Order: sequence, then structure tokens, then C-alpha cells
Amino acid sequence: MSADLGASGARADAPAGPAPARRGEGDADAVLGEIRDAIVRGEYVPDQRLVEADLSARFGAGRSAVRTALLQLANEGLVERVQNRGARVRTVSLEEAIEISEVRMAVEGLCAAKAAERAKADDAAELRGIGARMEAAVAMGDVLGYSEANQLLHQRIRALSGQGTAERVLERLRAQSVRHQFRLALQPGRPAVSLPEHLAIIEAICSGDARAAERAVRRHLGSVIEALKAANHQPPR
Amino acid sequence: MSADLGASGARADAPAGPAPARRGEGDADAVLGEIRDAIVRGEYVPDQRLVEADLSARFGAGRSAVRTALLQLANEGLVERVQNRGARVRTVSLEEAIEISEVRMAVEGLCAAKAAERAKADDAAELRGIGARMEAAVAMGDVLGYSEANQLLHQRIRALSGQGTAERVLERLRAQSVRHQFRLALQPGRPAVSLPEHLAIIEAICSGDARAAERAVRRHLGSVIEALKAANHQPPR
DNA sequence: GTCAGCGATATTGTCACCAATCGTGCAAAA
DNA sequence: TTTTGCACGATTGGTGACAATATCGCTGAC
Repeated sequence: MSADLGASGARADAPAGPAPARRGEGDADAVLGEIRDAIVRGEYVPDQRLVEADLSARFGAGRSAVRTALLQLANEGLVERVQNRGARVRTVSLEEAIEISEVRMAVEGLCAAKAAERAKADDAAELRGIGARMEAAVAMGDVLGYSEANQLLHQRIRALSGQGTAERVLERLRAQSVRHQFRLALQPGRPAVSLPEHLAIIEAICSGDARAAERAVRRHLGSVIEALKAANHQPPR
Repeated sequence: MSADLGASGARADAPAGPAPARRGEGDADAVLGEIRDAIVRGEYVPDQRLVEADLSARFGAGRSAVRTALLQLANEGLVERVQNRGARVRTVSLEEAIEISEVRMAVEGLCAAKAAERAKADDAAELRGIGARMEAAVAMGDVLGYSEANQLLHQRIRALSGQGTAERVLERLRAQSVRHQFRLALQPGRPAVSLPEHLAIIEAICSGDARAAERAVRRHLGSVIEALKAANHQPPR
């Protein structure tokens, strides 16, 4: 039986060849960013094999560069490498997505509290601007725009916290769970639920109430976890 | 002016040559573990240069293996790499150590709560055993033994939580801050302060009270943060 | 018809070498 | 005496080739 599940057998040759740009040589970790983006963007589906030679040709970089990039990505938890069997896009299970959200709840709560303490007037204005964008997106049914604003909001809060360590941890977790996050955003009625939660977070931070900000973030991510669990009961796609 | 600060100029040749063991060849990421241990154990001091050729000779592995190991360690935050200038042991500042402790407070709180919910009778017995070990160590003034039991306790709680993601995050953070943790343990009177906090954590988990467990962990790590801040005022060594 | 054995192929892991880059020390000029 | 320029040594980054290893398909026996 040679029919393996998912895309296990698919090769990673140019899925959309946007001009290899004939990278002469040199840049090593530029490739890292490109491959990471391709994975996060969903250009490579979970469980897809990432063959070094293919990527090398796809990005016009030496196999050496691709190799180190895959090493990094494995360490970031985006790809899985097994000895002598190569790398493939790591699939994060729903259980793991829930775990990630739980950790995010704890750490983003911390960030929100710190952000509330440090937010200046113009920071508050920016956050409220993002909130307005989210409201508009929901009103227009612009799912993609809402998702973007969502990510931007969380990112700004992280940055505002001034907690570099938390920021790095969260950024790593976000990259891993981006697929589940996206699937969640596509669920009908989901934005209507999360919008008021987001607005509550913004208000708490803007009013400088650290405790309230942490609570609002925890409530929001708790709702995300519930939504993920609910999504388990109806078929993934 | 060729006198640079710290150990910046020191080379990384066999600081204590414990028989290179003449590794024939082959194993790549076994070297990773060895170098990581050496750094965590303090065999290489912060800011010390890690020259690929030296490590290669020291561990009897190819420069290739050492190279990938350094890549990994850089990603783990244990070493710092700059283009064309090599790797050196990363120094985590006191501010960063505090940041790490803050994140630990959030994530270990989560773990403790989950551990309280999942702990079985024999788990409780084990935790209480560790608690007894800590009490004995403090009574005997056995700083090293206390430190070991301390690490063991935190590790067991992480494992008990069944939260793999949190576990990985915490393990990475621990490796980074081990030096500060150790310096803290050496502070006179510190064990006497942290012992009751640890015992409170153990009791909360054993009694299955998730909220209390989380609170106890947060209180403990809050005290760690205070101690770190206090250590800032008196000379580092 | 199924399964074990086996050779061919694809892919990764490692090594030796070369090029590029940086730091350092010396020498010459101001 | 100080500063600037320059060359050398040390070290890393990258490439190509080769060895090691796993996968796949085929053949043949039970």
C-alpha cells in the first residue's frame, strides 16, 4: 500500500515559481526567511516533504544554506526532521493548538498587563485605531481584513509590553499555530464573538488598568480555546 | 587597546580535557548535547568565544557537526553568533533574567494548576519526598543538594502538567537563566526564604487545588524576582 | 495471493578544500 | 607621540564530492 496519508509523498518543487531570482550565492539566512514565509503562508501544506535539493533549486541558494535554514526551522518548531529521512512541514494537532493557546493565555496576559502600565497616549490612539478597523471589517464581513487587524493588535500589545522574552516566546508559538488560527477566523460567526473581546482588551489597556487587561486577554483566549475544542467535533474541513 | 572586557579573548580549548573519547565520527547532534551541557554547567563562561576548530578538536567531531550544533544553540538562546565573527556564550543580563522569571511565573503557574488537577497519589508522594529532601538540605546547609532538589521539583511539576508546549518553553528558558538561578541559590538566607514557598506549592498540588497551586507558584517566582532585583544593588559577585 | 529478500534509486550526512572577512600588529607619516 | 594605512594570520562561510542510509519496486518462494 503505497498511498500514504495527506501530502506525505508530495514533493516540494516550485508550487508557484515566482522567478527564482537567480540568487548568485552568499546570503544564508535570507533563505530562512523565505522558506519560513512560504510555510506560514501555507504554500507548503503540513506533512509535505521538504527536499533539500528541491528547495535549493526553488530559491536559487546552495544546499548548504537550505540545510541550515531547515535546521533553524526545525528548532522553531515549524518543520520536523528525522535522521537520514529529511524534513517535512510539521503538523500541529488540535490538542497542541489548544496547548499553545493555553500558554499564550498565560504569557499574553502578562504582556497585556505590562502594556497597560506602559501605554502612552499615542499608543492608546493606535490601539483604538486598530479596534475601529476591526469593527469596520466585521461590519463589512471582511474576514481577511479582520484577521490581519487581529494579528496586528496582538503584535502591538506584545511590543508595547517591552517584554522581549515574552515577545520571542509568543512569536514562536504564533508561527506554529497560524494554520489553526486562520481556520478559526474562517468560522462563521466567530468574528462577532471575538470582536467585543478584543475591544475590551483595548479599552482595558488604554485605561491603564493592568489587572483588567490581563483578565480581558485571558477571557479572549479562553474563548479561542473553547472555539478550538468545538471545532474538534465538526469535521476539520 | 587590545584588552577587551570579560573573557572575550579567551579561547575555548579544552578547559578540562576529560578524555576526548576519540569519537570515531558520525553522531552529529550528540555533540549538541555535550556543548550545551558544557555551557549550562558553566564550563564555558559568558562571552567566551567558541571557536569551531577548537570545539571540533575538543569533542572529536567534524567541524560540520560543531557548526550545526552552534546553530542550534544560537537558536536556543545559549550562544550568540555574529556574521563572520563566530559564536560566543551569550550573557543574559539581570534585566533579562527578570524577564525570564516573569514569563516563568505565568507559564509555571499554568503548569502547577494543571499538575494539581492531574496528580495521582504516587505523584503526590513523590513531590512530598522532594519536599522532604529540600527540608533536609536546608537543615544541613547543603546548598548544592537544595539546588538540585529545587530543579527536580520544578521539572516534575512541568512533567505532571502534561502540557508539552509549556514544558518546552520552560526548559528553554531554564537553560538560559541557569547562571542567575545558581547565583541566587548561593545567596545566604535564600533557601530559608524559598523553602516554605516550595512546600506551599507541593501542598497545593497534592491537595488538588489548582487555583492555590497557581497562586503558590506565582508567589514563589515573585519572590525570586524580588531577590534578583535585590541582587542588583550589591555587586554581582 | 502474500510476504521475505534484494538490488536500484533517491536523499541526507559528512568531509576536505577554497574564498571571504575580520581583527591585529607593525610600520610609516604627520 | 599619535594616527593612519597595510599586510598577515586566524576564523568563518560556502561549494562540491563522496559515503551512508532509507525507500521503493521487483523477483521469487511458499
